[in-house]
Amino acid sequence: MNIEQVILGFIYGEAMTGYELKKRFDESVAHFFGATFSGIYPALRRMEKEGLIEKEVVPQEGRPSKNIVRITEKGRQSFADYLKSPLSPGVQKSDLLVRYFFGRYAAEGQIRGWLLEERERMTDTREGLLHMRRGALNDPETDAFRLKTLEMGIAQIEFSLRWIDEELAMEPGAELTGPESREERRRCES
Amino acid sequence: MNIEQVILGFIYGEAMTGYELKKRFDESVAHFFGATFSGIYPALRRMEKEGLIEKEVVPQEGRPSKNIVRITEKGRQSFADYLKSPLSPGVQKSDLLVRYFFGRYAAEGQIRGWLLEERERMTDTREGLLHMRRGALNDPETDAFRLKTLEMGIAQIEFSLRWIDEELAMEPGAELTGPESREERRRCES
DNA sequence: ACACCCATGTAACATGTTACATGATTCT
DNA sequence: AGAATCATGTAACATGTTACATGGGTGT
Repeated sequence: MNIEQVILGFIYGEAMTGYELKKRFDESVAHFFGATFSGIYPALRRMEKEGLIEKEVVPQEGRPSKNIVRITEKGRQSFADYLKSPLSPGVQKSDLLVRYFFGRYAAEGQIRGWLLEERERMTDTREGLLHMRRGALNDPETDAFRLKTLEMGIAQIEFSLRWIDEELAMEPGAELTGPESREERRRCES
Repeated sequence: MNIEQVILGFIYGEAMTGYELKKRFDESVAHFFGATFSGIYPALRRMEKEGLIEKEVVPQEGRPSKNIVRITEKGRQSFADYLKSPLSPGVQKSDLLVRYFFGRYAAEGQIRGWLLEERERMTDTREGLLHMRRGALNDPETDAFRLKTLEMGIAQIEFSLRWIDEELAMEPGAELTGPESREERRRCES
């Protein structure tokens, strides 16, 4: 799975600009595949060269021309091929869990700080996803897949939040036991 | 968070080779941060140049010399700085969920195929993690952090598996048909 | 006044993956 | 006989991020 294939999905039913594409990413699959302008625009250029899309330039006053991209027959074929190809394995990266693994080297209160930091970020993300869900519910175009994708994102975040809250509920420092750990810990406090 | 910082964590308490490092990754944080030889060896070279590690070359017969890497004082400082730095946000990539989002374009039975493919991969990953957990429990060196990191990985996978099974149950023709599928199911129930 | 929206894009950088390249030893 | 383990590394490729560059319109 790469950014080109996901873009094909978005423009499969509706032509749009790179700017609009970014919005579509953000309000749908961003939780499972993020995209930035610097990823989208070069991808669109490659895709045009490969014949997967056609560009229509619409001049505007006071701002750059709109580049409306439309999927071609070749693009539809390419998207269908993607759907038939083997799933690429999921990837996850979590700085929190990596640090947690090395918890014995953490200073006092440090783990708690990480947990709180992650909790705040996740709470914000959850707010954003709930907001999108409300938007999706008010949009007659929304189908069950969009809704359930959002809901899976929300459920995952809430799962992680529960873990974080359980960890926080443990007494601060309760994880650290034994003199060895404490010695190691001091070394990292400098 | 990058590979150098995680390597520092592994060699913080014990010198080892690049080969051993790979094993440590695989049996601990691989679920939250993967590493390959092609990532590890160049990283070690950079780290030596930066003065974060020292290399001790131990010649061997019939195979390449061991390059045992040991953390330096500068390396310890660098690791401590990492632990104090802001958490990098978690990243997730899921081809399954992206495709699911575009489910309206899928052919008949195609979504089911994706769900089954992902379930099989996840079931295998779960087996691997459970195996590591048993290994960790038999290892007197294991601390609570290592164990709980593994357990969080297992819990996440089981969370995803539950979602997949719910989706499979909803689909038309929900009964698992072939003998293969039935075997898979038994494995999950055990 | 200030911030956010619209709308495009490039260049440098960071990071990681796949394939290539070698080869003895030990287990099944 | 064949697979897995030990043990190193390079080169080419893919992919994505951050900072840079521009600039009017719209809402508070």
